[in-house]
Amino acid sequence: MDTKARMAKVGRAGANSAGAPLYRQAKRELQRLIECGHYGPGATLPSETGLARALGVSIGTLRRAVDELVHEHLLVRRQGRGTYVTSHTAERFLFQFFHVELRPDAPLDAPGEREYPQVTLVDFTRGKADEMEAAALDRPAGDAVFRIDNRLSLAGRAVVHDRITVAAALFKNLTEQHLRARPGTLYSLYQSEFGITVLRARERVRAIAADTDAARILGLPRGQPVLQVHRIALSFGDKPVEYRVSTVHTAMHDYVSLLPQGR
Amino acid sequence: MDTKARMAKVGRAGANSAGAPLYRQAKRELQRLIECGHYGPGATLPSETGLARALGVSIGTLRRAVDELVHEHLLVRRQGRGTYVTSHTAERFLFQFFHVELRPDAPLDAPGEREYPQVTLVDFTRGKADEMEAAALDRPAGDAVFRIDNRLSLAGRAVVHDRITVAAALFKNLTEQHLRARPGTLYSLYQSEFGITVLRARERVRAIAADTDAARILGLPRGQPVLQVHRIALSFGDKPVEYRVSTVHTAMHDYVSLLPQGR
DNA sequence: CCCAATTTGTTCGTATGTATA
DNA sequence: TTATACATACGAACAAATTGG
Repeated sequence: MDTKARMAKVGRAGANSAGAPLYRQAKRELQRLIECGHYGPGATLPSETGLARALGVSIGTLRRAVDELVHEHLLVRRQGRGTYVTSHTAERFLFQFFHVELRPDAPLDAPGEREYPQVTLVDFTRGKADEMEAAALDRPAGDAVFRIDNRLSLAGRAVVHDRITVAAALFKNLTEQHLRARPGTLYSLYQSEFGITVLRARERVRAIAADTDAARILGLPRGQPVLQVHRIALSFGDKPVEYRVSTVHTAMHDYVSLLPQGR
Repeated sequence: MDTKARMAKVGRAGANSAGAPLYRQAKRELQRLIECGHYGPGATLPSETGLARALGVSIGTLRRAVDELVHEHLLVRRQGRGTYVTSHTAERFLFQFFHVELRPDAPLDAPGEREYPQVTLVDFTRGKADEMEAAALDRPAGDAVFRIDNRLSLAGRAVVHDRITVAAALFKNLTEQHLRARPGTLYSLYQSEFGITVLRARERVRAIAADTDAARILGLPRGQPVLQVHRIALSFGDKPVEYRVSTVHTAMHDYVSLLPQGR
């Protein structure tokens, strides 16, 4: 085979061309190959020895580059099998992007920790970005956007209302059918149908009184305190690709801040 | 010197005695030395070559052990200087344990990102642990506890009310003077006066209507939606050492979920 | 200002263990 | 069983930052 095709050798060590350490150059090169689709979601990378040879670095340096990409959830390693490009599974959504959990003191039977929510599409429209949306998506105000309204249920109760905004320019011809027919998570749809990879997200949380829409969708009295989560999902180069405002009914559930590390 | 005194050599590689990899055994040994106070907060560790020799492992293995402890914020490395045991500075509090930030759309002058809050002691009492506190602190209900009520202000506004509960058994003879006289953060007081090291924290967030106390302390109408953050601070071995319920007025501020990585 | 000593950071290479197909 | 891939462990050499003379 020709696994080393189109693979740019990174700079040498002695005269450190780019200023950055060699393992970071190798990392960026790998990142570039994934971003440009040379290794798509779910793809198997060449072996470490092969990659190291192709990139012109030692195995130790290559491993360090891969280490960082694994920490950033862009790659996964499996001993004896190989190294793979991460794809957006339900698992990943649950642990990296879904932060609502049953309250530990809830008067219910304990349903074994994390639960994948049942998602219902409530509304799908096309419109023009308001100030907030435009700023979040780094686009001019008035830019064409799609808005997706989802209701998320846990254990049969409506718990979260998501108002999702994406730029129409990035999601050409997104239709309601896409959303209804998709087999996996929304982010896996972004990836498979539009070539957009969500890597991480920033979230800010505040408390507000439920407005009429939220109250109706979540089935609670208007004015009730609810959580409002503002999320900006980022792709390669920290490019914003989704703005999401979630309204969370926290009578039986919590927003759980992911705890640092856990060795 | 005798830096290698009282330092137990970890098992050999060939016959992997403990089942765990050698670098983890080395890590645990280092962790133990820090926990037992052999290297206190702020202490300088021996050089990597020295530590490696003392522990009977190679420099690469030692570095890997230290790497993990650095990721867990237990150690910090400074090139050319040495490796140090982390101590609880205001900096660390701000970035690892304080998650309230000015809203980006706030109608104010931008005060350069993160701001250290002005803390005012509102109340200090001794009492018996209720159900929640006992469960959180892993103690029998009715156990003696101290309760600390703090008001935190940002830019001159009262934004957070903290109700902190700690076991009296762990904080013997904690007095109001301790709290009023302390020069640094609360966690640095735990560390210097009581030998208790907070390593990480789990937080759960929900929305509630402000009760009378919170309304008074935060200067807002009763019934107003506010954030309620439940935090359990953990020490070595994930032992809970503090239970804290924070009430956050999010009219001008957000609870910011720490974003994963950031290379 | 420069030099030398010390310490961490980077890079290389090799050997061996462990998991998977 | 064999081959392949990642995981662990070792150690050498040099680069870069810091400190003190």
